[in-house]
Amino acid sequence: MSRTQSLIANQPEQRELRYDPKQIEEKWFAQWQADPALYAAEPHDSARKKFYVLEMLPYPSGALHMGHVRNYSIGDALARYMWMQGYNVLHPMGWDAFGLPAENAAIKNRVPPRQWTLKNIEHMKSQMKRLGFAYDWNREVATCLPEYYKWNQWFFLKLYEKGLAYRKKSKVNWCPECATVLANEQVVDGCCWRHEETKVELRELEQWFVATTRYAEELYQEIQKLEGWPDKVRTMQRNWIGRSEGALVDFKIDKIEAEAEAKTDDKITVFTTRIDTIFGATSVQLAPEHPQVARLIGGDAELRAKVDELIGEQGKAREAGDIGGIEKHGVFTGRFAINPFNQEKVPIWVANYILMDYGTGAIMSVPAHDERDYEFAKKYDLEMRVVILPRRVGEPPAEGEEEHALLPYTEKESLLINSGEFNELSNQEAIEKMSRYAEEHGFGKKTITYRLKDWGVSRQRYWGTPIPMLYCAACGVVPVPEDQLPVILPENAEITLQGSSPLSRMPEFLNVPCPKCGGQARRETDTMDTFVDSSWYFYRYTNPHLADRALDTPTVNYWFPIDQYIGGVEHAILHLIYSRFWTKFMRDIGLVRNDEPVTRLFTQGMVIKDGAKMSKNKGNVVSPDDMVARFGADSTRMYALFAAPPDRDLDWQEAGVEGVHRFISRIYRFVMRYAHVARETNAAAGGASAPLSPSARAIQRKLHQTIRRVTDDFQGRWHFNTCVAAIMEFVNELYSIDEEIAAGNFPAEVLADAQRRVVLLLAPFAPYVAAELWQALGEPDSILRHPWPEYDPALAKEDEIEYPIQINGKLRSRVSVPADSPEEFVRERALADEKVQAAANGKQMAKIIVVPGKLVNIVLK
RNA sequence: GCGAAAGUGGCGGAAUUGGCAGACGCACCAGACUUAGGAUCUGGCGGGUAAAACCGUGGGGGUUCGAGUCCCCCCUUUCGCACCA
Repeated sequence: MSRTQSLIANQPEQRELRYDPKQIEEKWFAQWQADPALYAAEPHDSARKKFYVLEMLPYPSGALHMGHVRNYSIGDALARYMWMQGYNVLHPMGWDAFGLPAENAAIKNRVPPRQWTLKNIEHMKSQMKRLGFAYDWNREVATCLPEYYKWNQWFFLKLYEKGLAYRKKSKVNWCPECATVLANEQVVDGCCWRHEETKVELRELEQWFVATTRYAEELYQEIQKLEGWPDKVRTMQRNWIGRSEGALVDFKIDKIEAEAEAKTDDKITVFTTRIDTIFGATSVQLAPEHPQVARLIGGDAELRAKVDELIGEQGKAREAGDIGGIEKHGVFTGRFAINPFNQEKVPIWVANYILMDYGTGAIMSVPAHDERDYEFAKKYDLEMRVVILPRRVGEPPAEGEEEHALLPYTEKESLLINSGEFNELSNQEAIEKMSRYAEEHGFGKKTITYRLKDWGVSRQRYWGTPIPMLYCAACGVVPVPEDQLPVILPENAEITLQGSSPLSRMPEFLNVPCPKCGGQARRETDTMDTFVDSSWYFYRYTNPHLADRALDTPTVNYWFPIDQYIGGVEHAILHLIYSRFWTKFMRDIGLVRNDEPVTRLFTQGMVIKDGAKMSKNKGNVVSPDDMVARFGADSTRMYALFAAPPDRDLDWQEAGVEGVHRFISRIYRFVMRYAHVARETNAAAGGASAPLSPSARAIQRKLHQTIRRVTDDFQGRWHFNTCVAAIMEFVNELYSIDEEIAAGNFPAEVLADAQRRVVLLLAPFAPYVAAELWQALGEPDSILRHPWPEYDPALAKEDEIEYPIQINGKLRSRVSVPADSPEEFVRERALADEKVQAAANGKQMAKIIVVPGKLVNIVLK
């Protein structure tokens, strides 16, 4: 075996070993720019196994922030790792480029939104490139370009065709001062964000909706299949969809003389999840905005005023975002309804805790068994009747059980009383039987309600996808014919604070002939919610330049579903529900075959500094450009992975970036100092030949252990902080043999092998320096496509194990034994140990526990 | 109020299944090399002690030969939900 001795003479000058990220990164940056296909995925007929890794596309706000850097560093490390594992990796990037900030910038700086947006994209793209993220830029998508939003419009037509897009009146925020509609985010404490004194009004406008509720059941049920998603996100989606099983029951309104002529089907339909308690219903409660209220109170001005007050209270609470905080209030209408189960007359009230937009806006009130109803009934002294007992079927009655049964009725095992023919049934059984009874008698049925609402997609805004619809005086609503797409968003619009959408002030956009009758028609001037753009953009990446179709199905079928999606938890609900909806719709019109878009989802933590999220307001923003300029892209990225596990919040500490920079310097210096050894040593040898010196064996063992640790983390729980720590440990180990190498006593094969493999381990985290070192080691190929190093479990195995010896659970001594020693031998050695002997002196040994590979515990009495 | 996650040195964080608490990094201290550097290398670094003993993973109980890890109660922080009938 060759020794390092003869090779040391060629050691380069110390001066050359200074790690200069600027010089290295600029060199490779230039080289990578020259090869636009460097990170290209292979076509879908590739024989390789595919891997689609995706980070959430950014809004082009102007510059990257550290949250982006962290997000993309995670994705990039994974993409590079999968490349090295031999996968055909799709790793694209694009821009969520429509939205409000561009319009605000236009007003402020007098720059057209398109120009502002494209300039920002240009800049942020250059930042990403400089950071060395391995994106396939040939697949770049910007949602504000007609070649993309054309397909938003096409999808919209498809939704319309299938009856999934429809128009409905709906309330929007309106600032009288601006004379325009505000997005929810622009309403601050009920006032306009620009006119802090001006109350925002609610206006009814005709808006476009997408019927997401049509898919509510599937969206809900399939959450359980999303096993690669964080539980937190799954729970949030379940809550958001808010599925609830119950029943609808009709209460007839008791007629009064003045209404002798009234329709006989005059009724109030209530929604309840607890039909089993219906014999305990002692009133019916309506939401203040319930359509029946007006008829019930007739012309009574006093009642009207009281109801209006309730509406006001609800409105205020809703604005303050604390609908649960208001005190319960109500008004008796003076009218009664008839409980269809027992024909009992119960009073009809209007109450401020009943919400019109959930269920039917009407409930039966069961004060004995519902906390809210209880509170209300207490206040107005309404009757309470116990109908459920916390007693099992067949159990004998207990004394005073009815009084004790007030309220805590939620136990699974409980039974009915005071409920006519349903007495003595368990409440679960009663729910079934009573629902069926109601259905058979035609006054009710089982039903499921959802809190999920249809998606309002209209925005009275300029910078978005024009909704491809026309209004013709003769033909009504007319969709723009497919072959006339895209409806181009005019670029010369004047954006001001005045009036509604700028599009409505552009006659050349507004006025078009009706495609049906040829008469005068008017275009829809609303644009689409930008969540439409992000609902399907990841499909477009698979074939981004397709001119005649939104996507190519075979290509999509190869790549989908996305194997790994990475982004912030703030998108857990809207973006990810809309995306799931869109996928199901696409599947149902035959475009794709997957039911869900994303197999595995990862939500990374926030970037924090000085105890708060980085934000301009707090003045604690750290600029990625600044970090790159001072420490280099490699250090910046690696720190983002090293400072915390990726799912936790990350505390940005500049000294930590410096520490990583120091580490990269260390590995750089070491590898460069002995690079010539690797260049002049056969790579294939792998350092495995002949008996090795203890230090060479130690290096070899640690190397294989390190590869195992890093690989396991990529395959498993993604704790990149410990991956990096493992590599650091190994580099520390390398420094411990520095003198030995310099003295010429270290086997060159082992050294060369260690250098090559440690550089490969570094590649996903610090691609620039890895490329530089790889080249210095004399490797001609690109490190990106080089196979990930494998570890040999035999070489990773310890030869000796040092057992800690505990006495009564406290560490007292240690013994070293060969790794494969039988338990008996370990026990003997432990008992023979001097310190153990001394401690055991005169005491009785109760027990000795040997945990193979771990420790020995001796229990003395 | 309900639900989830978390709480470990001066700081960021390790300890994957109950088995040596504090890996790795930062900060700090000491030394080496020094035509001096915010460079590099070596060593130290939870508290405590002369050294030990001993005490230490938010607090209090428990299970166990052995608990940061499991069980019970409580406190704090963060996030989600919050009149959803």
